[in-house]
Order: sequence, then C-alpha cells, then structure tokens
Amino acid sequence: MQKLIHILKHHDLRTTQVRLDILAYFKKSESALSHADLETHFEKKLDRVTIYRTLNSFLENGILHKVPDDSGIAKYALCKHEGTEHNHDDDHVHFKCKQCDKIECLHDIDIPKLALPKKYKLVSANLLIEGICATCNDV
Amino acid sequence: MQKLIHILKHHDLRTTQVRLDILAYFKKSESALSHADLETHFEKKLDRVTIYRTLNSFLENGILHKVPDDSGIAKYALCKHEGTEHNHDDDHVHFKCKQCDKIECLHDIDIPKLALPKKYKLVSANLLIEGICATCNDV
DNA sequence: ATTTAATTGCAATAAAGTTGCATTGAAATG
DNA sequence: CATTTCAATGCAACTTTATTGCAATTAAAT
Repeated sequence: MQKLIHILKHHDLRTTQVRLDILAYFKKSESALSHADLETHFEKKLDRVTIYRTLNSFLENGILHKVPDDSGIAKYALCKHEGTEHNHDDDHVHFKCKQCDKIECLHDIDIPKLALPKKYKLVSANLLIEGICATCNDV
Repeated sequence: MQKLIHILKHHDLRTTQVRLDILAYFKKSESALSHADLETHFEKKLDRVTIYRTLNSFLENGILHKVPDDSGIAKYALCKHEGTEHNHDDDHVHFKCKQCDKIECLHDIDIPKLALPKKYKLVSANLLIEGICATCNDV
C-alpha cells in the first residue's frame, strides 16, 4: 500500500487520495481499464473530469500506457517499469479475451523481431492477441 | 473502376453511389481511415450517419476491418481478401507512422508464431508497429 | 501557521457514435 | 419498361466519450 505513494513521488506527482485510489484499483484489477470502468467502480465519488485528467497525467508520466484496441474506447494499463529511470513501457503483448473482454498485458512474452519493408523504421511494437483467457478457459 | 461494383455485388450489397465513392476513396488512400477522415474528404456531400452505416455494413461483410489503435478513434482499412470465399481478414501487421500518423496494412509480413501461457487460446493476432514510414523517411 | 501552486469539482462545450422515421432509389417482378 | 418492394439515405434528436475554463480546495514548501 505504501508502495503506491512512492510511485507518485517518483514521478513528482502530488499524492492525493484520488490518485492513490485510482492507482490502487489498477493494481487490483490487473487488466486494462477504460474511463467508464473507473467511473462505474467509483460510482459518483469521483468527478468524470478528474478521472480523465488523472488518466492523462499518469499517461504523461509513464505510470500508465494506452492499450491498442479496435473497440474505439481508450483503455489503459499499468506500465511494468514504473519506478525506474526510463518511463517508456517496453513493447509487449496484449491479450484480449473474446469471452470476458478483459485485456491484460503479458509482459513476460517477447515480441519476435521481424523484417520490415525497405525504409521503414521501427520505433515500437505492440502485439494484440485475441482469444480465450485462462480464467474463461477453466469454466 | 468496374471492379468496385463487383466487390459490392459479391457481398450482396446494393451498388449505390455512396458505397462506390467510399470504396474508391479507401482504394485510393491506401491507408486506414477514420469516420472523420471520410467526413472531411466528402465535405458535406455525405451525411454523417450514412458514413457510419456504410462503414458498419462494410465491416459486417468483410470488406473493411477495424484497425487496432490507441487513439481511441475507430479506424478502418480494406481487407485483402475481399472478393474471395472467406470474408475474414487474415492476421497481419499494421504500421503506424509517428510522423504522418497514417496507418497502413503490411499484408506481406507474417506475424511470427509465439507461445502463450498455459490455458490461453489464440484466436487472432494483430501486430501494431509504430515508426517512420517509407514516405516520411524519404523527405 | 502561512503561502503558493497544483489538484479537484462544477458547468459548459465539443467530438464521436447511435436510433427512429420519413423519403429516395436499386433491383426484382411481371 | 412500368410497377412494386424493401434496402439505403438524410434529417432530427439523442447518447456517449472527451475537453476546456474557472472557482474552490488542498498538498507541500516556506
């Protein structure tokens, strides 16, 4: 719990209750969350605008990263390396379950290198896999 | 040009001017387009709602596919296999240029197989690469 | 304890997407 | 090729998603 404060401190963000609560919820849920997810979870206790601004502030500071998705709704997930020097999240795999719709980051799987056409320069890679997650597979 | 009509016919869609125009623009632009892109391109000649409905109809019929993106805005691109039996688009690589923001499909590059954690079942894979495209690299 | 500036909440607005309904028009029919 | 039929379109209204400005609040620096 104390750890959450350090994440904020490390990024020179003031430690406020709102930020701690939102961070805690990301930690707990272990999957990508949308603004609507947060709004629902915190009911009316948090202002919609505050949630948007908190998400953007966390994005800018490398605490969260956006998750690519074809739903048209922005989704966010915790960066793995928060708390270290480089605040960019390493390229990794996102898994979206077709059944429960949850998106999780599979940080332990590397994206294989691949050859791009001539003159194309790669900066980052993001592999989005859709399928059935372990939880849904168990049912 | 005649070819566009056949795409519609093959999917049992009525050939209307709106659909031909939108299809033609996708063919020409060779990159993923958003609803806003189409609205801008066709100025006020096409109704917003008609564009939405045309996009959805093309999606359902496998003429277009959604492109995963972290912008939060839905983007669409032509399927490679329109006109064949299977109307699902094969998994492929999407390249988003950090400079011009265009997203294009790299149909010729295969996504490498990779091992998922236990009990995870893959259905489809989509690799999103960000970097600098050939056109921007030339300038 | 006081000051300062960032954070928050509220109101208003903009942008993105959907739904219902009347009108138009593609194509099937005789 | 005239008529009929139902899908496609355009318009209006609405919902959802996201942004901006400003006053009130509060973290933390002094």
